[in-house]
Amino acid sequence: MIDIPKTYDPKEAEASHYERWEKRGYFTPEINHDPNAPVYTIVIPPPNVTGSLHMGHALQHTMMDVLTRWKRMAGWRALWLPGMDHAGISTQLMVTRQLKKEGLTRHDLGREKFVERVWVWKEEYGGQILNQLRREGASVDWSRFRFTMDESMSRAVRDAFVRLYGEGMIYRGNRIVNWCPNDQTVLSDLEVLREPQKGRLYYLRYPFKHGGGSITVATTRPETMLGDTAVMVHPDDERYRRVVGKTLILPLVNREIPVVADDFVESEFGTGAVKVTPAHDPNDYEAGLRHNLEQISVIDKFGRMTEAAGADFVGLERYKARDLVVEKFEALGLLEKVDDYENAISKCERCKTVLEPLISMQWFCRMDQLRDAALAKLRTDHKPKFVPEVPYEKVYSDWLENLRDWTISRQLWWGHQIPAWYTNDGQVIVARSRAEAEKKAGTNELTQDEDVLDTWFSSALWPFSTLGWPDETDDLETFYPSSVLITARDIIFLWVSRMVMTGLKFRGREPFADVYVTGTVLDKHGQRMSKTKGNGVDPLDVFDKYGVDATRLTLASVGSTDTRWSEKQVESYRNFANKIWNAARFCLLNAEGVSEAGAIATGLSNAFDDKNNLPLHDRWIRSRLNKTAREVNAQLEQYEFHGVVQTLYHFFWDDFCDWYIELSKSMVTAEADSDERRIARALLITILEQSLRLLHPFMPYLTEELWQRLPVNHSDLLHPSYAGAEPSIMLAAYPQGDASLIDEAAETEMQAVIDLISRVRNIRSEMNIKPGDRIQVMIAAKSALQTVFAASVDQIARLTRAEVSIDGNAQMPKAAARAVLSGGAEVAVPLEGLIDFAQERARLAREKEKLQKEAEKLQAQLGNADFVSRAPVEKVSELRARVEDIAQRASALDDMLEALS
RNA sequence: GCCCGCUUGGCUCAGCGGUAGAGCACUCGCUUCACACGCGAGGGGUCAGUAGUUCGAAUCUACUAGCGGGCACCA
Repeated sequence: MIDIPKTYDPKEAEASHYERWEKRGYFTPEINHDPNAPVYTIVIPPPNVTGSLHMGHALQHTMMDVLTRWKRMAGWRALWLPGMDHAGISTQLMVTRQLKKEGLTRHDLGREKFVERVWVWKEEYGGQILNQLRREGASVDWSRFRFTMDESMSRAVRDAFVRLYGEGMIYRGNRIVNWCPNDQTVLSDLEVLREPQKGRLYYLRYPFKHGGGSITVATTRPETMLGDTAVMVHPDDERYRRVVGKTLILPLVNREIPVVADDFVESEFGTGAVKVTPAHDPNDYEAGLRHNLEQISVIDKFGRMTEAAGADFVGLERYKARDLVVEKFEALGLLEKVDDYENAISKCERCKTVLEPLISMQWFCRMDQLRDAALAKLRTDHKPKFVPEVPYEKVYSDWLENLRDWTISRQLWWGHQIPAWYTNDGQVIVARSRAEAEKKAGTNELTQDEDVLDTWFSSALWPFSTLGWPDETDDLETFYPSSVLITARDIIFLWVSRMVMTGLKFRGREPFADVYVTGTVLDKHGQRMSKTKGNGVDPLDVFDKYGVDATRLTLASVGSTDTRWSEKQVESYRNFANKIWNAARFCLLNAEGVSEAGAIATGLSNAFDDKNNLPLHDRWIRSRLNKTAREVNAQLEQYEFHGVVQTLYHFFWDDFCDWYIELSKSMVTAEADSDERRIARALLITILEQSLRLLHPFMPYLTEELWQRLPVNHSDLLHPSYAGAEPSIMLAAYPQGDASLIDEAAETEMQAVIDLISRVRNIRSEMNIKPGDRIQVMIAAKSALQTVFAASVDQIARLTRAEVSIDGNAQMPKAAARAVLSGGAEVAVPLEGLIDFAQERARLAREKEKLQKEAEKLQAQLGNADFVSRAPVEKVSELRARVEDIAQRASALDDMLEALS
């Protein structure tokens, strides 16, 4: 007797299989030796080198792995390409913090030494998430792993930069940008966090140069007034029409500034007059360009006032300067009032520092052409296809339509240094290497641009740079474009859209056919999980407690809608894993004789496939299995993760465990060996084996663990593309479901048996019959049903714990609990001396009432002439059949009630 | 301000034009020879509201309310 524990312990399976899979090369597409195999590719959204696994990752990884394993088993040349990104700012901050502990700054080390330190840090602490990816069971091809700072990736970045620059799509310019005074770098619009904050609205009075009087402007940032170069009013604003063109004296600095008219101004807001600081506000910057205003920078990159702010202010921190400006205005009697005011302010996404809009020399990428190409692709070819399409397609296209140029330079040391060099006389040379630049410039006296590129610039090239681009490699030819991108919705702009644009630009094709946007796992209160709130659930803890497979099932069923995290849910899938374990345990404990019967997978599956005289329950489960397989494949095709989990759960637990195992038990557990027993056992294992294959993409560890133990010819079960490989369920053929084995008649007949058994059990329960007590069950059925019941009489007897007699003409005893079934069958449980007539009458009456309600509803519908004439004929006849059945059952109930009175 | 999503049994969620579903929780009964992380039997919902479209609406349309999210140059 084989020794199998009663409870599944995931730890053991999780510890052993991954390494074996990886070592044998099962994760690489090369394992597939069919040259004509269709190709399936997913590139991982490269996690951050500083990061560790969170629920969002686990969710995405589960879905990617499910799809990859599914396609791989189906014989596709499947590649899931892993990688990691260098996360410029975050990583630089990590190392800077480390240096600080040693009392050093990065400037003490210098750029070169600092970058060396980052690499050391990366080797030691970076990429924790990669081991976590292994733990999840992710079947990624480690041989193709890429890091965005690898030389091959860097080369792609330089190449893309040079090409875009050559076409005028990358330029350098002095523009207003989002500056983080803490991180000392510029940020793109997407890295800006807009947060509402309580502040004040200050009303400042600016006197006219001539004729007395003043204009009052409202501002949330009084300190910027030091850099004001105009005041704007709306051209249609009657209050100010006469003063347009007049000159104001800017208090504190005594600069003469004009009043200009601009229809950007909202007359209703504040006083209807706006101070204009072109150097410190994006809107004012634009206005300044329109009116040709001077740009006076009064705040520096550290957030301190510059010399241009005047002697009283120079060197002051911006908020101190604000207080001083207000104080001075008040002293001058020019502060009209101060209101409390809440508005949205821009903060650094990472360090939450309030950003300072500054005019600064940066590199930008023009977006108009790239954007137009992406939009055209969406409109003409509907690529990429978003799932769910609503709302993401619109979110994506709306964003593209309003896209502005992308600030791609960053004032960091960790990242891809911009491939631009300057000659001593200020000429700019953009080249793939220093040597190339020197050649172009005709001198070796060049200085490379100090800045690095936005991390997302390299990420934008990910779907093809990882495959070898800019070289035309085999991988690029084979695996681009990828099949689907799976990601969270907050990354649609940052990454998805940019990949589409660069993919179209450099490859002429969209980088992925589909984009599946996952839902978000929220905490139990419906809040987003976040580090700062401390409400996150660590997937690794969940793995430890419930097992990886159960966690994967939970996450897969999240699908594309936001879901609150519920440990109860994981627990239920842990229980499901245990159920699978025990079902397999039962099969294995009753497998004796199976091996001798020959290779189940071949010999017996032929027996199974033959439309021979298999018992009803065998034909039924075969039908259910094939139907399930077809549905599972169809649902996976549509990314219906939630649905597919339900389908599998229901099939395995309800159909296979609750019914099939129970129905086949008498044969399977028969004392003596016989052909019948061998066949029953083999069929049981065949169903189990195929179920495990269906479940494998979701529950890789458990299914492999069990599959390896089955007494089957494993090699024969491999997909032909993997023939000859050391057997693993991950290379076994994914059941597609054979439509010819779907047997509706068997399903209908089996349903009648199931209903019958359920009714008798119901009687047992309601009549308080002890589980151990044997009862009599008398069945009277019409001929068709009678044959069905007669063929299954042993099973009915076993599952109702009764002596069963079937006789179409039987006289039902009076002292019996009775029930009516659909299709013209009655069942009676004689309870001589035990039955409480009043109670039984009440039970039957309740049932009759239910039937009557249903009948009324149906009759009302059938009584509607419009329904009968307009609804499809099948619908009408279906209802009629139901009414008839109900009438029959009701009249049978009447007879029973009469017999009891 | 504009756009979008959600609102289904106590809880978490499916279903998205033809008899209201699951898991958990709940009630009752079970050491039935795979499994108490289990087995069997139950109770529980006018599918947020209103008005439409339709023979028929949880499912389509419009509006309303509550919740959540995205975008935006109101200083």
